[in-house]
Amino acid sequence: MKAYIPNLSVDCVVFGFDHERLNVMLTKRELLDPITKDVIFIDYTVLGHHVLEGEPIDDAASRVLKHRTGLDHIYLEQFYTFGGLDRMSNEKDQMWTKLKYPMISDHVISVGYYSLVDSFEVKPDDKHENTQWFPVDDLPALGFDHKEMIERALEFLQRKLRREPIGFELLPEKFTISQMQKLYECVFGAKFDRRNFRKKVSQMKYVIPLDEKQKGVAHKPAQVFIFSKDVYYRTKKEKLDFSV
Amino acid sequence: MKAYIPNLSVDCVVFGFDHERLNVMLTKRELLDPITKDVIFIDYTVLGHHVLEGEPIDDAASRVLKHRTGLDHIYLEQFYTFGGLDRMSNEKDQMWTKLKYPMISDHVISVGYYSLVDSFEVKPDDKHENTQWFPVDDLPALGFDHKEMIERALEFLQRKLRREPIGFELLPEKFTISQMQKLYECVFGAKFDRRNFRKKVSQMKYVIPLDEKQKGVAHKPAQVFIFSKDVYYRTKKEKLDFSV
DNA sequence: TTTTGTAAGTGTATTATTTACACATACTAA
DNA sequence: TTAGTATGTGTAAATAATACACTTACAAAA
Repeated sequence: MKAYIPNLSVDCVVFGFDHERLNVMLTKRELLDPITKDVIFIDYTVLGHHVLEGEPIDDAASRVLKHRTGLDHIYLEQFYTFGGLDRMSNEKDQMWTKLKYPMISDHVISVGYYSLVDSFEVKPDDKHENTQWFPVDDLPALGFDHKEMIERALEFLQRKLRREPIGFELLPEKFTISQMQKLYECVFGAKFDRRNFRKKVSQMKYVIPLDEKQKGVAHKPAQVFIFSKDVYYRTKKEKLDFSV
Repeated sequence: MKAYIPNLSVDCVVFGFDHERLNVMLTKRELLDPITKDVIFIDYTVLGHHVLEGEPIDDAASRVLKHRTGLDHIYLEQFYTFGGLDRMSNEKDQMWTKLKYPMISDHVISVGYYSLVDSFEVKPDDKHENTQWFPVDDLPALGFDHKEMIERALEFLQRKLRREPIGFELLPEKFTISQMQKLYECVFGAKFDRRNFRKKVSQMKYVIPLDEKQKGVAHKPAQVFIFSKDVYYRTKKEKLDFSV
């Protein structure tokens, strides 16, 4: 077993979409007084851990995800590295580090990754009781600089989604145009006109209709689509721009 | 004096524009046989160095720039962190590290920054004899993963320049529209129509004409402009898009 | 069986943006 | 005086973006 690099960690901002809102997976951090066992504070952080000696940072990020959520082979991309001294300037973070990880340097550089999953595939209850989904627009108290981290991850996601069809990572394999529109609206924090949105989608040859309809809904059932990565790479020239 | 973090460095891709081409500042790396003094190889790298314990990584990047070029207070932005094991997979890089820095880990994570300067302000001769400008589209042999690093930095610059008026960092304080167009053409590797380009620029209220003309040119002298950061921030809503 | 509620699905006209394109001008150097 | 060179300018056509309203198919309730 290799040692952890004391100054270097990875943090994963895991985004999930539940067809209503865009969510982030957070893990609870609870500091108890070592003697009285009183709760000193409770807050949340994104999923992170230190990097091992000789471990590629991308692997470190996958490892963290796998370990903390059981998720494997999911969309994962680096977005920014946080390396200021003010990352731990908050008193509670200093207490936490001093009590829990006294041997760790007080200057940790953290490489930020973000990950995209269909939240229906990841229920927060299964064994990982300390992780939980929170809507990005209604976050709880966060540790370290993780508020800034999530904001930056979201900006990065927005810019990426403007250029590339990565939204499908947040949807189930089969989806409707309305689900897709809702997703784009959540990510961009904006409303789109339904007809114009559908016009745009119909130009994306890689969004392919199936001979299948929604079932069990109390309204006209929607047509079901899939995303084809293959077709996307073959027809890449098309510009994708969801500017609001 | 604080110690260097053995696994963590910063690398700066310094871009300069000489009104003809986009250039990158590189430093020569020359490995001699310790006994025979024969040259084993010569190649080039971008400017980099290890991060100090307790040093914010942005400061480390500024420090490297200042130390290697004398430049201070110039445009500097982080773009990506390189942390694969294959960064040093090349044999010559391993030799170099073994001979020159035997105490340094063979797995170094490097935070990549890029910097923008007017190349006329930075002549490669002044005291820093080992640094030299090279056109981005005609680079010499590069050490480590620095080819990929420069490519990624350029992509990042392109995307940034599409959204924000940072091109002026690469131009002298006073410039002509043609110089500006040439710059955009170099960065994007594309040609633009002169009239359409000028139309776009004339919509940028933060590009301000002076009561001044070019002098000593063998053609109709061009009008001189300056960029106003102030006006830019006050009129930010405008969208800037130099998609080709 | 009928009614009600709900989201799906569809086309056109208007406006804004992007593109393509050619000639007169002002200067230096020969 | 002439030749050479980069500057400066406007319009028409094509494309892309926007705004906007009614019919349809289903489940659930009456």
